[in-house]
Amino acid sequence: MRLATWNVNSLKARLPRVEDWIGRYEPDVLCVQETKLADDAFPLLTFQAMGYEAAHHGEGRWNGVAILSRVGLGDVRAGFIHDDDADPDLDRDARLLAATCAGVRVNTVYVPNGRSVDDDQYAYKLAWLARLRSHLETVSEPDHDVVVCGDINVAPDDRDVYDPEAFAGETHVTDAERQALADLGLSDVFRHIYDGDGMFSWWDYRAGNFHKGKGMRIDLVLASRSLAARTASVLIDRNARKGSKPSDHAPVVVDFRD
DNA sequence: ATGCCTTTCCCAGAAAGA
Repeated sequence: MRLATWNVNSLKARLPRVEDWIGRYEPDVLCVQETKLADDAFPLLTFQAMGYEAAHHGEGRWNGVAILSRVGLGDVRAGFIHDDDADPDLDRDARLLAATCAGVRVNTVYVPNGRSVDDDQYAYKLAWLARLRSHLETVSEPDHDVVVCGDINVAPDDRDVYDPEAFAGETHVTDAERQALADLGLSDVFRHIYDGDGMFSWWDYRAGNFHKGKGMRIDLVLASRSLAARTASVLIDRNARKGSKPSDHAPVVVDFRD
């Protein structure tokens, strides 16, 4: 199965690029973040015409996540499962969507940014990641292959930022964020294939950062152990960051052996 | 060259991104 994830930074603005990219990479499953669309504005017919089923969880101006699949799309769930002990505010944004595709429980997430470590949004980000962990523990089924993929907004270690010193004390690289990511108990499939640094999935639009190689690897495919062991290849498609009107994120493509 | 921010709300500039 070929699974891809891409923060498109507005599906409305990016639809021509997304259509073109799907045509060339032919993913079985494509997870999309930051659609910035209401559900009734999601271009379902466009994707159906390309042979995909699709589900979208959106709110309009911000956030929004989608799953496209040509290998089945079952048991779609938007947001967290109800929990009397959890803060309902953690489910206010459209940041989580799940579906079962070819036997894999696929969760796509758009983790809150955090803004800065002294901002309320940083505490919200950590709480959201903890809520994701408890949600996954509640809904997980034994021996079921699970993927959590998307814009994780955490660089797993210092190889995943262009200059660790430049990020010292900033959000995306703190021990607390990295621990919250590790606590999900899933495997970053990229690291099954590559050990090196400097391989990024996001570059700031400003100051020519893409062209200077100044990025971060924050778009991840996390998999349960048995599925991660079937990782055949991982690609971050930097070419999708080039040219006119790109997203600031590149797609990540993973091929899993059957 | 891969090129110096982009998108949303909607017409002005704020908010958000990471």
